[in-house]
Amino acid sequence: MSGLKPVQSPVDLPALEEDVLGFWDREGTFQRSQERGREGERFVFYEGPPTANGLPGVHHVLARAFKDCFLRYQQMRGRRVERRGGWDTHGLPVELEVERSLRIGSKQEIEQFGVEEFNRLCRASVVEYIDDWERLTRRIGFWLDLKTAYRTYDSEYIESVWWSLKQIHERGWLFRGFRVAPYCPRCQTSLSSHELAQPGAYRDDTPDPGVTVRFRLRDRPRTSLLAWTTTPWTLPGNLALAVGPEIDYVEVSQGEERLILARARLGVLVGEYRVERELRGQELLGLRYQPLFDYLPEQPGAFTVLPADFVSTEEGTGIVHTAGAYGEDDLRLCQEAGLQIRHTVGLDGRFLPLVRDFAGLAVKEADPYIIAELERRQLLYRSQPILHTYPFCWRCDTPLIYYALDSWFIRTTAVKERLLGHNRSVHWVPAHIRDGRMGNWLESLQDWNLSRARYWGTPLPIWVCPSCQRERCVGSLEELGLSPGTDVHKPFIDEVTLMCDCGAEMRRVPEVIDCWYDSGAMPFAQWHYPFENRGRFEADHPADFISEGVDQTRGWFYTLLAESTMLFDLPAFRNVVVPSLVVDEQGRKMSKSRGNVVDPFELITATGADAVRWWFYTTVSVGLEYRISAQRVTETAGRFLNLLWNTHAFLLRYAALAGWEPGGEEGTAPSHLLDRWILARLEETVAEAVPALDAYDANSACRAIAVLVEDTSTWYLRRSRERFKGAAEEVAESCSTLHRVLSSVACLMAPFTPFVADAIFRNLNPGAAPGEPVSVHLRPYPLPAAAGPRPALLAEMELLRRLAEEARALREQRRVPLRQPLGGATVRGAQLSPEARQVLAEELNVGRVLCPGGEAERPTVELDFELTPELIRDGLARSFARQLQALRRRLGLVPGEPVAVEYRADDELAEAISEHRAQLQEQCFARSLERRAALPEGAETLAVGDHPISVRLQRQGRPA
RNA sequence: GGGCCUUUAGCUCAGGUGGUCAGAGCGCACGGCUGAUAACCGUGAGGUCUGUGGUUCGAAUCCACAAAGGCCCA
Repeated sequence: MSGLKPVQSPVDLPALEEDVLGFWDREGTFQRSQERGREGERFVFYEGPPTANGLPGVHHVLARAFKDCFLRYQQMRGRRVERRGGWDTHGLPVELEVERSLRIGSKQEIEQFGVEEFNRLCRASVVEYIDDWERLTRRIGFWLDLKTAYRTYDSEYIESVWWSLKQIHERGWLFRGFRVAPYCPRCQTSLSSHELAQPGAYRDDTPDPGVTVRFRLRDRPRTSLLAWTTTPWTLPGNLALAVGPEIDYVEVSQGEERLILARARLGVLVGEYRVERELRGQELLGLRYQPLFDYLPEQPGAFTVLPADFVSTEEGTGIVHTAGAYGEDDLRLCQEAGLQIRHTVGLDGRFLPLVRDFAGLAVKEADPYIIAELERRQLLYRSQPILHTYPFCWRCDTPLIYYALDSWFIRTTAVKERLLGHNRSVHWVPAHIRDGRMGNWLESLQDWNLSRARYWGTPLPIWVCPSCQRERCVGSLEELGLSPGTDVHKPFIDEVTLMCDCGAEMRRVPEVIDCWYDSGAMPFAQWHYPFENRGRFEADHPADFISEGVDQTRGWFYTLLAESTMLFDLPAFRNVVVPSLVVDEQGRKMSKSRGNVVDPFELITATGADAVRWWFYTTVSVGLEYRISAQRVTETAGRFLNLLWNTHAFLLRYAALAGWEPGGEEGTAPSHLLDRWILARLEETVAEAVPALDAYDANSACRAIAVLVEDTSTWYLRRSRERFKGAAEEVAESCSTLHRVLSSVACLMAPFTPFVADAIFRNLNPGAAPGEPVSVHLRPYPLPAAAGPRPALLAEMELLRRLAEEARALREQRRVPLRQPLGGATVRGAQLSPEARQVLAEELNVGRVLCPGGEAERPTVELDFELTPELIRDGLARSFARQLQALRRRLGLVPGEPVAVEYRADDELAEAISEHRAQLQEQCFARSLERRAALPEGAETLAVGDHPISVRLQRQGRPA
């Protein structure tokens, strides 16, 4: 059995953590902790796969801290915890990085470069920073199995995704549609609504032209309908005008001309006008107008006024310009009116040749020319730039345009009610996300725009027959005659053809799928389900727990839910913890341009990972922003951890000094009030922490633990100090109690601050046999005893501490320092136990505490400030002791090292010293304590109260 | 335009179901302890709990409206 050894204090947290990491590696602590739960009930966690083509940020540390603490907690509770890592590998972000490195920027250039090589670079790029991710994961103590991490580009993974798409296709929920979607002309692909939901996609105060245009009526000279738009480039594609049948319109005259607009929008007119007549929108229907341009051919029904329910009088003129292909409402209206829709703009965002005057111009560039042309032809009524919110491509920053094109969709709207129901069954932390952010999103659900006209992604497994248009969705490699493990990415997959029943050769559609579908498929695709691991997946779904940042609400959380609902009619997870954003000290978003990005490695090197973790758990409630800086972390969490460390260092020092060792006395109940009190506080804390953690509330649990640690240091230890230096039984009892408390605190904190907790636990429990691994992470989590009434001593101690506070304030007011003993204190209105009175007497440094009886709502305390000569001498002796101790330290003596003391002092002080001689000698380890008339050179001159004193200390060899 | 969140001492934040809930930490001032000491502890000053109405015997706490900030959507 090895004894307890003193430790360094204060502790260097970052260095300690590096040591602990080494220990975990050597001992295989992570693996052992996994083995420990092998027989336990499963606890399923899904890791939201990051893309490793960029460096991790502090917000990743945040999410990982919350993941890790609940996994560690469940593991300590004996559950078998699944901790498989994963990497998201496909998608536009990856392509964009490669494009940058190749200094190219268009699909044509990629095609020229060669898709095979391009995708090969993508595959390499996506693991470029994987080492940094692994390093960070390890450094923050997030136990994750990265060796078996799934990757979304693996053939097995893709095959599972294909299988799922086939299921969806068979149910008729995977279809091709001509729809308007946000479209990035640079990436030349449309974006899904959850890509638009990425932070930063919408940008405020985007300038755009705001033009009000005359549409001249065919049958009424000098009369125009006024329409307003912020996208002049859509005007060449105009097919119709829309009005609200129930809206009130007016016809006004201005000079020679007549203008029609909504009555509520008269404010847009410039200059004098006269209202000539009022009319309902109904009366405008069917009016024919002259097209602004002649690029589009005439067709029945085109260039007329149509009724629409989306027309509002909030802005514009109440008459809406409708370009079939460049607005969702526009497209639907034109299709309902049976109009043929033709594009005026190509996939590259430039005008097609049929738009003769602007052909080849990018749409946004063309705006001023179009405005000028309208002005020249006197069709422009007014042009006034506006600022509004506008969407941009979340990866390449190009302004998006709304553009109709053929895309593949998943009919998520078909399962909307099931999604809402499953969402309601999920325990969200914080709770408001369920019906707020997520609920609202689901209420306004749209079909999922799944396809991407890009290169690096899971190929859409649909083969179409060019002759009979038959369409086949493939659900496995085998269906294609491919052997397992074949690379099925573009361009290889596009070579694979199928024989159609009609005899023609079916070819795959060119698109890949939204990479968000990949990550949403991880519950089954990570296991290559259903080709392998059927039982495993079925047992592991839905997950018990996931956690990601709030930006994933409409990202990964949604895709998980949507796919699980469509494929298995199940929610994908039962509990989800959603931390908010990490922002800088001033509360601003972190951005490279602002230069306020906090580097996670730098932060952790400065403060320690545990401090950062603890800070995340305790600084604010989940759901609020984290205003982070190294200084803030150190000042709160770092200080707290140091306090805990010092408390345990104190125990180690005195246990070592007394030769006390843990073991043997476990389970015995101590008798001293302070011991019983701190153990009751421990019990109370466990009873708070465990239910909180069961409810995924790390915040409350950590706060309760923090109060316990503070109670231990600032009250238990403060009042027990002398007992650690007293008689053997006293030392044993207090060491044993503090040992129990701190060992339990280490267990309680293990899920949150895994490094410090393990170091402290192992310092306190060095282990029975050499080589046998001892780690707090292999211990069970403390559990509350059966609920009972709150022990009375907790209330008594609360009262006692409040009374002590009052008494200290009284001393402060009278300027009587604590070291001056007083005769007594009187507590009125409460009966304290003799033990409690003793504790209070020691805290207040008074001879005795009286409780003359009686009960009061608010008990009070009084102090007897009368100083007797005896008390004064007592105070002098105490002051002398303090000076002696300081001197010992200055001379570099260690505790227990014996000395001989000689002093010269006046009679009054000498009397005080001789009166307390025995006590002084014991406290200061003085073999002798002699008064001299004169001292040789080298004596120290001190002052005790008003009395000068010279002292000489001599070493007496080493302590026994 | 809509949804959600936030607004409590100089700063960062706690304050289930309305009645010692006006708090903590940091900072500041003063002090104590003096073998946890490049540590620890205490005392004190500081807030009409964003504003305005309302419900109530009683509201930081519930309701309505407003303002400011943040996130998200349109």
